[in-house]
Amino acid sequence: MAKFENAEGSSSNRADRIRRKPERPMEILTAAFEEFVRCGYAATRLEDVAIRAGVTKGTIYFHFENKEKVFVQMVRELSKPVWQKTDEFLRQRPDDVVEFLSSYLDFAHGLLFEDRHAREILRLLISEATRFPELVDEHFAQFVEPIFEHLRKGLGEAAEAGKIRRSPALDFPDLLLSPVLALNIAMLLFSGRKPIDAKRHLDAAKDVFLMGLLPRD
Amino acid sequence: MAKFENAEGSSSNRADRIRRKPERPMEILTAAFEEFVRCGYAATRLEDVAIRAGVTKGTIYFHFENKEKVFVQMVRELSKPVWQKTDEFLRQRPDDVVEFLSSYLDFAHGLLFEDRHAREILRLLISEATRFPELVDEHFAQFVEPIFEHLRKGLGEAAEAGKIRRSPALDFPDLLLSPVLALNIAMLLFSGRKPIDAKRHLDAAKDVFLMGLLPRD
Amino acid sequence: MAKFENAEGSSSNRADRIRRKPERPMEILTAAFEEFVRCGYAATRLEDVAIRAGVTKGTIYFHFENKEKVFVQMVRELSKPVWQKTDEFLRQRPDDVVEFLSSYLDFAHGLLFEDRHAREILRLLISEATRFPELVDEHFAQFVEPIFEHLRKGLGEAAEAGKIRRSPALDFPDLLLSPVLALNIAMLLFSGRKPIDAKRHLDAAKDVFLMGLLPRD
Amino acid sequence: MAKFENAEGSSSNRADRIRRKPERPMEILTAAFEEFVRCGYAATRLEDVAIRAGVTKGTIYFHFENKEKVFVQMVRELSKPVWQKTDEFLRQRPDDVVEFLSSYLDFAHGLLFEDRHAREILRLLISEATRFPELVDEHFAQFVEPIFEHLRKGLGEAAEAGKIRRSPALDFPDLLLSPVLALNIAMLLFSGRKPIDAKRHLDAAKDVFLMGLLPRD
DNA sequence: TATGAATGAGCTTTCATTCAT
DNA sequence: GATGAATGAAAGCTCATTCAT
Repeated sequence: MAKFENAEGSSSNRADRIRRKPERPMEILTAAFEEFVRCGYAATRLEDVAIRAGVTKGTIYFHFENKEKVFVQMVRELSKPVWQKTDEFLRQRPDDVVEFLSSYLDFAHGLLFEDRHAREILRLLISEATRFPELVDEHFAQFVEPIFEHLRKGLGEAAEAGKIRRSPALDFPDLLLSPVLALNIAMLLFSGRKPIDAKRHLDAAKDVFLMGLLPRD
Repeated sequence: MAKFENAEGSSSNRADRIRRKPERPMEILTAAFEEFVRCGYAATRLEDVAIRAGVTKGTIYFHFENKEKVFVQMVRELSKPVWQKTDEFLRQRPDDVVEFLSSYLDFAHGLLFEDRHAREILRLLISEATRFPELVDEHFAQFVEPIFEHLRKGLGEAAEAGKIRRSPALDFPDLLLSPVLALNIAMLLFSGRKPIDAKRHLDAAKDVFLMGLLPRD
Repeated sequence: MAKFENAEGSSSNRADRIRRKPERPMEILTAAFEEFVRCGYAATRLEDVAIRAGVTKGTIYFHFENKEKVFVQMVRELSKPVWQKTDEFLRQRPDDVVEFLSSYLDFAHGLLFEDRHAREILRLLISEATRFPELVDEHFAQFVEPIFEHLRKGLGEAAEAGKIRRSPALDFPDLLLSPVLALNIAMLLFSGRKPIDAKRHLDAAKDVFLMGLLPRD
Repeated sequence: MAKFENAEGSSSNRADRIRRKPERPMEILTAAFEEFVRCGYAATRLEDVAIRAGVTKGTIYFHFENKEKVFVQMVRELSKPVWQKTDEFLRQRPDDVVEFLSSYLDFAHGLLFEDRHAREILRLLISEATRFPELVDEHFAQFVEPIFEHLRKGLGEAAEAGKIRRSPALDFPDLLLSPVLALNIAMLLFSGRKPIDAKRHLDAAKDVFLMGLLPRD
C-alpha cells in the first residue's frame, strides 16, 4: 500500500523496528490515549492500541505489565505537559487579586478547552474513578491542590488588605473553578452537538464572581 | 424437592414466577442500575444483573432486546422520580428571586446528594456520553432544560424589576448550577475518600452568587 | 461430510445440542482424559478437548470453572470404576494368605495393565504431583491406603498363625506392590517400544515373594 | 554507572561476559534443570531459565537450537555424574552374590535418594516419555541396561554354583530394582508430605529378596 | 558473544446472545 | 414467561523464537 512513498513516511515490516526503540513506550501511550478516549477503559482493546501505535500486541506487553498499567502510565505521561503549564501560570501570576482571579479563570479555561489531553483525561478520571482511585488522588495532589493552595493564600491576603470581601467562598477555591468544570462537563456530555459559547459563559462567570467578591462600597 | 410444600410458604416454582410477572422488568432495571454503577457499562456482565435480580440471563433477554436497551431503559425508568421532584420544585418555587436562587441551589444540591440514583446516573451519563448521545440529549431536554427555562425567565423578570443586576450571567443559568455540579463531580471522584463539607460549600456558593447578582448600591 | 449418514450417527449443528444435556460433563471429562494423556496437563489445549467432546470451548467453561478443575474432576470421575473394582476385590479376597498374596499381585496387575484409565491416571498423577498435591493425597487415601490396611492386617494374622515368616516386609505392604508398579512405570516409559512379558515378570515376582515370606521350615 | 570502577571488583560489562564464555552452556543447563523440575517441560518458560542463569533469553538461543534441545542436553549433561557412579559401582562390586545383591540395592537407593539430579531426571523422563522417547531409550541403554546385564550374569553364575535358587526372577533383574523404584515414585508423589522410612523399607526389601532367592534347605 | 526489543501464533478465559424446552 | 445449556467471537495475556545491534 504505502510501499512507494518516500522512505520517511513508510514503516515497512522490520526495517525500522529497532531504530525507534526509545520512543516506543511513548508512542504506545499516545495511541492508548486515543483509544481510551474513543471507547473508555473497559471497551478499549489493546490490539487496537497496538495497531494504532504500529506495533503488535506483544510489544505492548513487553513495555507494560498489563492494561491497567498502560492506562495509569498514559495518564501520568500525558499529564506532564499540563503540569508544566500549571507551574508556569503559578510563577507568573499577577499580583493584583482581581486580575489574578480573572487570569485564573482564563487559565483554567484555556487548559481544559484548548488542551485536548487535559480535557479528556479529566473525563477518563471521572469515568474510571472507581477503578483507579489512587490515580485520581495522585492526579489531584499534583495538579489541583497546589493551585488551590495558592488561591487560598492569595485570596486570604487580599481580604486582609481589604481588597475583597471576607466571603466564606475564600475557603473554597474550587468554587471559583466550578464554572470552568461545568463548562467542561457540558463539552464532554454534548461533544459538539450543542454549541457552547465558552467565551461569553466565562465572561459571565467572571462578572458574577468579581462582583460577588469585591467589597460593597 | 420443595415442590410438594404448601403453596403459601414456598416461593419456589411455577406460581410465584408467574405472579411476579409485572414487576420483573423493574426488578431487572434496579439490579442493572447497581451493577452499572459498580462496574460501568462495558464491564458490567448481564449475568451479574440477572443474579442480583434473582432471574436468569435468559429472562433479561425476554424483557429487553439487548444490553444497550437495558441501560437506556434503566436510565429512563430510574430518572422518573427525579423528574417528579423537579416538577414539584418548579410548581412551588418562591416568588422572591433571592429566595428562589437560594432554594434552587438547595434543591439541586438535595437532588444530587441525597438521591443516589440521580447522582450516579449523572456519572453514568458522563462516562457513557459517547456511546449514548441520544440518551444524554433526551435526559437534558427532559430534566435540565425546563428548569433552565424557568430560571432564565425568573431572573430576567427580576432584572427587569431592578431586583438584581443586569449581569451577563442571567443568560447562563447553568452557571448557577455549576457549584453543585462541581461538588457532585468531587463526590464521584473521591467517593468518600476526601471529606467534603457540602453545607459550607453550598453556603459559600450562595454568598458569592447572591452578592454578585444583587444590585450594587 | 457426515450429512448423509443415518440420523443416529450424525450430530448436526443444533439438533441434538440440548438433547444430550445430562451427559455433557462426563463426555467432556472423557475427552479431557484422552487429551491429557496425549499431551500432559500443560500442553493440552482445552480447545482440543472441546473438539473431541463435540462441543465448543465455551461449553467446557459452562460446566467447569477452569482447566485445573477439569483435570481434577476428570481424575475423580474416571477413578470411580477403579474404586469399584478395588472394593470388590477386597470383599472377595481369599482367606489363605498365600493365595491372597498371589491374587493381590494378579489383581494389581490386572488393574494397571488392563484398565487404561487406571494406568494413565497413575502416570498423570506422577507427572503433575507438584501441581496437584491434594489430588495425589486424596487419590492415595481413597485407592491405596484401604488396600494396604487390609494387607497389613492379613499378613500380620498370617504371621501370628505361623503361616509366614515374621519379616520386616510385613510392615511395608507397598513392597509387595512394587513389582507391579515397576512394570507399570516401564510401560509408561517405553509404551510399546520394548516388549514386556508381564506374565512371566509377574510369576517371577510371585515366586520370589512367596519364597521369601514362607517360613523356612 | 559502574563502568569506571576498577576492573577487578566490577563484574559488569564486557570483560566478564567474554571471560565466562566456556561455562555458559553448563550454567544454562543447570538453571534449566531447576526450572524443568519446578514446572515440568511444557510449563517452563525459557525466560525463567535465562533469569536463573543470569543471562538473557537470546543467549540461550545462541547456545541451543530450541527448548527441546535444552531439555535433551540438560538430561544428558546432568546424567554424566550418575553414569560415573554407576561405572564405579560396577567395577568394585563384591564377588559374593548375596553381598552383591545387598550392595546393589544400597547403591540404587543411594543413587536415587541422595542424588537429587538422578531422582528428578527420572521423574522428568516418566513425565515426558511421550515427548522424548529416544531420550528415554538412550538413557535406558546407557544407565540401566549395562547394570542389568551384569546382574543377569552374576545371578546366573550364582545359580549355577548352587548359591541361590533357580528362580524365574533371575531373568528379571529389574524386579530387584523395583522396591527402590517404588520408593522413588513415592517420594515424587508425596515429596516430603508423607514421611518415608527409606532405610527400614530397604531392609525389608533385602530380607524378602534374599530369603526368596537363597536355596531352601 | 550476548543482548533485548519485537513478533505472532496461540492459550485460557469471558460474555452477549440464542433457542429448544 | 422463564430457563439454562450452548455458542462463538473476541479479549487479555503468554512465550518460543528471531534478529539488528
